[in-house]
Amino acid sequence: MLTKPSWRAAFPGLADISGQVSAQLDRTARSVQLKRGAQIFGPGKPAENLFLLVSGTVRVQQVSEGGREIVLYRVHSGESCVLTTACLLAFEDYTAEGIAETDIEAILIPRDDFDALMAISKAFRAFVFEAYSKRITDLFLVIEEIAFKRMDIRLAQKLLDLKDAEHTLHLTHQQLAVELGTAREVISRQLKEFERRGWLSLSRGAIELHDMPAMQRLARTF
Amino acid sequence: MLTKPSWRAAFPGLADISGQVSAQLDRTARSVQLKRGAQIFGPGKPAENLFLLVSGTVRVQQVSEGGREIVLYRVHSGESCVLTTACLLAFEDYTAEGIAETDIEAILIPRDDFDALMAISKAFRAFVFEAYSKRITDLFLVIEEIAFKRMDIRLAQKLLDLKDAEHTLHLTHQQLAVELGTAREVISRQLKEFERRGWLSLSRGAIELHDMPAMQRLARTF
DNA sequence: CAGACGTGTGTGACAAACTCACAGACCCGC
DNA sequence: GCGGGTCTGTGAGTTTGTCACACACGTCTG
Repeated sequence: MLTKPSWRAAFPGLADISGQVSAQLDRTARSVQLKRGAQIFGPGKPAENLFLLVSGTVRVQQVSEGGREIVLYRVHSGESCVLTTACLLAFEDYTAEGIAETDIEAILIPRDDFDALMAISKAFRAFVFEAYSKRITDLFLVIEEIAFKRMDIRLAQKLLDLKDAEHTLHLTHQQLAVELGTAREVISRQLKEFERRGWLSLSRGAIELHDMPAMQRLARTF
Repeated sequence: MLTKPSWRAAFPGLADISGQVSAQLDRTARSVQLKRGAQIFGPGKPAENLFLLVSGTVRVQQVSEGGREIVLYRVHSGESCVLTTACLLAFEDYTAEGIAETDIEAILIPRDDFDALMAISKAFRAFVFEAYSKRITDLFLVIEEIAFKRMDIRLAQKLLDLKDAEHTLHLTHQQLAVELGTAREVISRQLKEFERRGWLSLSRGAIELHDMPAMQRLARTF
């Protein structure tokens, strides 16, 4: 028996797959690399492959007619992209787009092979449904937050969420506005207020967090 | 060969299923009736069955901690409920609830039988993925509307959407507020404004539409 | 029938968020 | 050092959300 290709290590959800199914998966899988910023899918591009992200992250966002945008969720390594999966077999057009947030490496499985895997492997079915389940609950959360949560709370959460190891974010106010589906000015003003409180310091294109406990307290506010 | 049970007629998506698969579907399906207002699923209730709605409609809504609610989508006859399907195999907890909006009749398929059907029938897989696809695009639309659309436009759309054959809605302002995920006062004021313009007339628990072209014009506003 | 109660609706005052318009500030290349 | 693009700050006006409370309507009950 051959050894598994290395990409399989990134998918704990596919660990249970073995034998003939494993061989089929390996045989049909095709690897691709994409550069940061590449559009992976978007309106009008029919999905032809199941997309399994081996490394990097993909940002999925909705673009409205008015040109405004909102981030729906992120796909991390070891996850697949429901959106494309859904449209894979249903042929329905989606209205969201997926952008490579970093250089990425992914595995593509053509629709017919995907369908075959669904048929023959219980473990693969479980993997797919788990991915769906996660995304759907993510979307519910997004809806709840947009509809009911105050902007300052959502912003504090987002800042804590996106900060890097140095407690810093290299994002413009506009990018943060897209994350939260709001206007740039709202973000600017709110950040200014946080700065006034000494929670963070602002500079062009970067935000450095100082008082994270305070922000966590706000983020937990009901 | 036996004749199909009548419920199958309600599901065009299952028309292609035949032979052994059809027999299995009929054997494992269990029919239930529920009264208007019954909670079909909700937080903390693990999903044990695929839910196929034969007649009536089910309203799926998200309830937030603060007690506020928003309608996510409706399941109509001939459709299945993704939410439960998703959690069916993934065991993940959902945070939404499903309410019977009318008396309903539904078919339940236990999780193991669902899984078996996914394995053996391509047509059944297509049916399931189509249902997913539809719901996900619905949710994207909801997010876009909440985030970017003006309240008056959304309200006009909703009124046109929910009106009955007599151009009337038997709903309270509070119920409309839940439909749109906003506060009752906002709805009351906006309705009052529509009434002032002569588009509709208000009475306790009912709204009668008069100038629907005007409302459609507003609803189409970008 | 009067009163009590629950539910639905109207309204004012204020706070939060979005929109529009525009002014500076910063950065990079020339 | 100057000019262009991008990023950020700010004021003014509108829309939406929040809070508090008054009132209207229907039903039940004594």
